[in-house]
Amino acid sequence: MAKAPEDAIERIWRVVAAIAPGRVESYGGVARRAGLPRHARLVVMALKAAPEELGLPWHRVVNASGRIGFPAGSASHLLQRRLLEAEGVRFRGAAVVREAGEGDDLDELLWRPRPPPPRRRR
DNA sequence: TGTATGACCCTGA
DNA sequence: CTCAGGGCCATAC
Repeated sequence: MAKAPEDAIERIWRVVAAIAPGRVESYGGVARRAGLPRHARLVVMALKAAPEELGLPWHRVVNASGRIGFPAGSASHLLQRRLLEAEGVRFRGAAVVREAGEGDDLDELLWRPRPPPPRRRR
């Protein structure tokens, strides 16, 4: 039953691959775009399982707070941050920063905070 | 079958 | 802003 369908994993990879350079998306956001609400953790899995050969822009995926998922100071964390900054993504403290007062469309395209979630219990 | 473990998320204090 | 608490979901033991 609750096993992760191959499809789901591939759909997640597609979504991630579709994130434009200089932009970021949250784990939950990727999950939603892949048609898998509440599956943020599956996204993590998919990224870990993703073959290097795919060349996925994994670094464009951060958590809902705009911060990098890896432990601060870890090699992966630094790498991700450098890759992002190399694409023009700027940081304020530990979180990615979004320009205030200029790009509201941009904001809508990638940052979109999300309206009320129709959840249900388990 | 049950428990523990995450590159998570959301709300409230 | 940070922290804690509760929830969610697939995987490893």
